[in-house]
Amino acid sequence: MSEPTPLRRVEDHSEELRAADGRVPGLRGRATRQRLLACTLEMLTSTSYRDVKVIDIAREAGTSPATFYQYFPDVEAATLVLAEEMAQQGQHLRLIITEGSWLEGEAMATALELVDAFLVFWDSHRSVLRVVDLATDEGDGRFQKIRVRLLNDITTALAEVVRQAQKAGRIPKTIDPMAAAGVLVAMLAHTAAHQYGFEFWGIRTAKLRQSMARQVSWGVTGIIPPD
Amino acid sequence: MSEPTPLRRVEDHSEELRAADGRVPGLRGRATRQRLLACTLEMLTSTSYRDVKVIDIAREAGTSPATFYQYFPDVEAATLVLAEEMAQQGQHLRLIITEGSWLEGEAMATALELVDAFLVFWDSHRSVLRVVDLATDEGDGRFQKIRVRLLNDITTALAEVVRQAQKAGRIPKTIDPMAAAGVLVAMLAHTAAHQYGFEFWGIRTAKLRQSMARQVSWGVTGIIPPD
Amino acid sequence: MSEPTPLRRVEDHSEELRAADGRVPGLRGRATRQRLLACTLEMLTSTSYRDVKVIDIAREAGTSPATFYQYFPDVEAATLVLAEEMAQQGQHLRLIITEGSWLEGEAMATALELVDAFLVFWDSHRSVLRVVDLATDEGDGRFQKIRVRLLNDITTALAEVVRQAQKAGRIPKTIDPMAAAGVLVAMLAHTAAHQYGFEFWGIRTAKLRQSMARQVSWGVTGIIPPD
Amino acid sequence: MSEPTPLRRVEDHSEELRAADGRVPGLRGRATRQRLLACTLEMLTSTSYRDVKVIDIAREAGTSPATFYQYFPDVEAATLVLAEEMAQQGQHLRLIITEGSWLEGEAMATALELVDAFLVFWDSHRSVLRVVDLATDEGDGRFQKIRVRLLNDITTALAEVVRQAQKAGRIPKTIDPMAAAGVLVAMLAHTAAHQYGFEFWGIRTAKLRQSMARQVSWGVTGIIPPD
DNA sequence: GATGAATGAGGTTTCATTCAT
DNA sequence: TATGAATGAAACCTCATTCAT
Repeated sequence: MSEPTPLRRVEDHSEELRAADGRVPGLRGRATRQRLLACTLEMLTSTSYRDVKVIDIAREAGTSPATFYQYFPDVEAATLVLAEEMAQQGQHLRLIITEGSWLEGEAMATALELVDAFLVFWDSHRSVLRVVDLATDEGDGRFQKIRVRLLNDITTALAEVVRQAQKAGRIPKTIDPMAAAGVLVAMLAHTAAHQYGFEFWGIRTAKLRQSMARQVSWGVTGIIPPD
Repeated sequence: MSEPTPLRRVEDHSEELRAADGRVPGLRGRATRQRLLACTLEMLTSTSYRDVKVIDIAREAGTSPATFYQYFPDVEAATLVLAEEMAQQGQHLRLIITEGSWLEGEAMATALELVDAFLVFWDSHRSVLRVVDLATDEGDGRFQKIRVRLLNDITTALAEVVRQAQKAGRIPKTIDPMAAAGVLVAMLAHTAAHQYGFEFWGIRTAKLRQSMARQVSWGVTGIIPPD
Repeated sequence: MSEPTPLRRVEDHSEELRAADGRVPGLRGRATRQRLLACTLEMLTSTSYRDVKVIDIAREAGTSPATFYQYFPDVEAATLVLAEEMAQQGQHLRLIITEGSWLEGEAMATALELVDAFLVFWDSHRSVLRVVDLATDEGDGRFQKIRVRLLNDITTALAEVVRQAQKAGRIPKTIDPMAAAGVLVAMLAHTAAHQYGFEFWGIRTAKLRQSMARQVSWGVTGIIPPD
Repeated sequence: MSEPTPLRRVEDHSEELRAADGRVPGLRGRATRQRLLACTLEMLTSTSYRDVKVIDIAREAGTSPATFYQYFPDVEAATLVLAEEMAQQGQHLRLIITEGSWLEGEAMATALELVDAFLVFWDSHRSVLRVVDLATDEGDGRFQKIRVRLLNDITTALAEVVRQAQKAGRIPKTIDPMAAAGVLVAMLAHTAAHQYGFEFWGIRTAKLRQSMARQVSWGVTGIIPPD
């Protein structure tokens, strides 16, 4: 009989997780790390990014700063992990585009579905996305990479829809599909990020969704949306 | 008829500007203040907002931190002033909308003009706008107010164009003009802010402009733009 | 005929007042100096001595720190002047002792008068006296001198009463009159300084006065006071 | 009968002491804290309260300011702890009053013992008492509380002696015992605090003691002290 | 006589970071 | 694995102080 239970527990949950001292963290260690991540997220949500400090995260997590350094070199590193997790979860947005129908009479519904998904996603990740946007803007390559990874699939998928519309002769050939898609993604991202800002003008979310969806629908299909 | 507006505007600074000790600064003081503002802008451009320090601004301006504190309570306060100046200068964007023609055959040119103005304006104020966006997102009311002031006129102007199109029957009555306009402004703002991000996909600025202008043009007039 | 009106106005209001630049201040200057003194007193009253700053005094007086330095080298110097003025005004306490009657049947009334005068005086000069006491305690000779000047006359006057009582055989010859007087002055000063502290124990001022006067009356005359 | 009080008191520090970061300090930490307290006391003794700085205390203690802030928010807080310790040690003064005899012929000796204890106690705690007095005067409730705690037992004990004398008919019933006692404590406190000031008048300590004791003795018993 | 303006100097305070346990 | 404890380093911030006007 073979040895079914190895003495050394197989823990391949993470292929590369290492603590500061080089050791691969065990169960307890990973729990601590996770707690620190959660608290980083919490601080990011409740505090201006400028003011998020290792000390506060540690206190929030009920540990000491020394423990934080066991798992992350600095706040930015922890934020980077959060950003990666977030980007991971954003992949479903692409499916809405590729699996939805963009045929006449159905495009608007698909667009609305996409808009809603954007609004929800951005809202539940606003604090991390805020930092991603800022850091990207400030030229931080690591965050920029994550941002691209998040948006690339979406943009590419939308561009493909544009390309179909060009084949069908509904969108001029002179249009660059990626440019068209990118512009729409920008609109979705920004509107989603600042959706509460629109309240200032008394604009109701329903109307906002409608306008967003119209632009997307027309933008990628060239079909004039019905009322 | 006589000219009621004097060529040299009478500057009524006296009532607003105050140094830290409550006094109204004189000529020399105002010059120093201005120099500090310029250096704050410079630091904001070259450094991550997180890392902009009073001491650096002061050094850059050839003064001491104490002097900085004579005029501003902290970096944020100076940034706020810069943001206000920026918003002031953004007012011309509105004129492009109100004075341009949105008639068939001309709308696309006007839209392009607007897009270009946006790109230029955002580019030359990117560092301040970046902070305005961040702070607004973080819930800072003062920055939010400035942001609204900057975008409000533009959005309102665009909404008026939408309203005309609705009268002409080219845009459905169910559309909320402000929502439609707001979405387009969001697109313009975000694309402008991240225009260099598009380079990643090899999208050329010309194509980007075209796509932006198309969305704007159709969005506010309902007229399908020519190739 | 002699020259009755000198060209140079005779201003001998103060024999030695000099501003920082060596000039003898005129009318306006003296007014400013007085205002600064008043504000110093005010700050001393409203703020912990530790936290009284030149800057605050100046602001309070509606001038700039530079003006303060025109008249005083530092806060301590201004306080010293206030202390001197205070000591000046304390001279009347001596008269109560020397001009009052310490005969049997009248001593208690005189003692009460003295006690009341002490309570009033200390109360209206508490903030300055507080600093005088502190600085004296900390070994500052200048303040100590003022303190002595204030208390010396009182103590000496009381000691003289003691001496009379010794002659009359009502107080033992072994007693040092100055020691006896000094102890009583200490009691008066401290009780007066902390009179509000007694409220804690629910002791009414009337009872406090009575107790103080009894100790004084007996202490200097040897006569047992009536109920 | 068994001894219910253990020789070694069980110290229940654990619930009170907290470092700045909210943690309960261990052995080493408590030692450092103690060292900082000792140095604060030293600075208080050698320097004017106005000029006691965190940086000096830290230097004196051979640590850095950062360490000081780990244990105290500011100089005042450390002083407050010192004051509390001091008040603790002042409790023995009460025993002299309650356990001493105030009978005719013995009262003066007890009074002298009390006076001496006061002089010694005040002398060995002068620097802290100086701050306590000042802060109390300036309206700082925390110091006032400590001051009251220190003096309360003594005053109450003396008042009880007065009450006995009233029963024996040697002190008028109209006297408020607490007032009488409070006035005497004030005298003791102030004379002790300024005992060196009396040197100015060439008053010898022996004579001062005598005068103080006479006032106390008569004040609480109504018995005329012998020479 | 008064004071804008500037700033050297120095204490305060906060943190990231390390290390021994 | 976790963390008390300590601290270098650096920014913050405030003031006293000066000087030219």
